[in-house]
Amino acid sequence: MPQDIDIYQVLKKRLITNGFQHGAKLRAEVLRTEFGCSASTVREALFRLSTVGLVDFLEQRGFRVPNRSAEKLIELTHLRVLLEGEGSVLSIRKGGIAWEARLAAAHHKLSHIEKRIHAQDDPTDLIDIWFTSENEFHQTLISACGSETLKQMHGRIYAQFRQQLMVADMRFNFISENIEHHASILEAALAGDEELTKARIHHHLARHLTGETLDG
Amino acid sequence: MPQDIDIYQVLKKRLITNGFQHGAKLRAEVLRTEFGCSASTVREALFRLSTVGLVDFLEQRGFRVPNRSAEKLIELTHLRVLLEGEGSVLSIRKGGIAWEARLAAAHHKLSHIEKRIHAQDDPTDLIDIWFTSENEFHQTLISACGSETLKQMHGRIYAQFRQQLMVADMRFNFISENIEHHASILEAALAGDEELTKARIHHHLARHLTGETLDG
DNA sequence: ATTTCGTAAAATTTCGAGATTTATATATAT
DNA sequence: ATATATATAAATCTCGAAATTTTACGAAAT
Repeated sequence: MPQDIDIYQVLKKRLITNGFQHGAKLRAEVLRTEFGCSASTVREALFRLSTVGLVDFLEQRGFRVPNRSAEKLIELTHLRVLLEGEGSVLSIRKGGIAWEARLAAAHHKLSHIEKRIHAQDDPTDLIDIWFTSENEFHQTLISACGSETLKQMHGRIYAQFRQQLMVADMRFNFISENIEHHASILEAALAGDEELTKARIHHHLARHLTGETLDG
Repeated sequence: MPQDIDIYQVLKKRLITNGFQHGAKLRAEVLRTEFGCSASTVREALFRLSTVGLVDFLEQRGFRVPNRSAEKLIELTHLRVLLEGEGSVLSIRKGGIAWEARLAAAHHKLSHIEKRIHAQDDPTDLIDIWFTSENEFHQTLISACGSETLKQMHGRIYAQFRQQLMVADMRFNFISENIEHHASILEAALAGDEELTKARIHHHLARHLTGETLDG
């Protein structure tokens, strides 16, 4: 089994959930010890991650974790609004009962976790599962759009969005309003209201369009 | 200077302009002789091209040129409409005189070439320059949108779109209506009419949304 | 005739070292 | 003291070959 793929996946997850510092150098010679492989193999994985936008590559001076930038986050948010809006509208049209059921299920799971986080003082150990569930909910929202290309593209944008937002100290910009937001998106989607769904996705992400969520 | 980057660019251009057969195998050991480098170096370039969607990669069974597919072309066209629509609207808002001038210039150049193609029997030797000009026009259209991420994403979609459409026998789906289409997009954009611009971009690409343009 | 199995050939993946480039530290000059 | 030049160290890039996996071919069995 080619470990190349595994390394890619492990590094990807770590980059998204902020296992590295923003701007940190990623030296193949260092990472190789962790994976028990050669530097070339790590290098390949890093190269691929760079084309996906999760790693910065500068020729002759190696790989780095992208720095945080208000502009970048705004751009990524903008594209999320655009792609999720389009994807959800298409899903409403083509999805049918099966999609609605999946969406309801994904929301149920997410909602459960968010309520626990809201109730708890230190949600550190829930972060990972919350991240997965949030991702799943938004993916499910566009899952019936019928375009693999759109889904793939959204996946990449979402990954970069998370990477920008998540910080090492485990504050991950969770706000209690998220619970309400997600519920209202679900409601509009199940009601088949295309414009309302788009509007609520936009509203859900609006606070990231100002540049304020990257401060502190 | 790392030749890796050069190889990437050369292969990219060749993939887009159909220097390879659709579905053809891309063997690093074969291509290395052409570039005068090692197989590993070619492999890296192919890996990066695969994450961009211009090359298919299957683990343990190498790289291939993506096959033509009506579904894929429809998906790519759909995303072009979405991204170019959004990008052009933002450019209209933010671009100003400088952008308008650049757009007019790009159109002038494209228009000149398209008229020559229209008049000629065998436009084989104009294909390359037409391809470049068409690309430039559509890029300029969104160039003032203010989002590097959107522009990058559009660039990738456009490249895959061309790859799907262009065939080895040099028919590249040029139709005389293109001349009219491009002029009408320019007109709407310079008039600052956001909705009309979007509508005309959509109209320009509409014939690729049916799946018919891949037959023959 | 079709399927199954085993062997040989071909292609892919991984590796570690050598060549090249960049970064760091030290010395010299202004 | 600052700036420039030089030497040393460190990191990156490239390579060709070894290890692994897939594919191709043909023999034996159903």
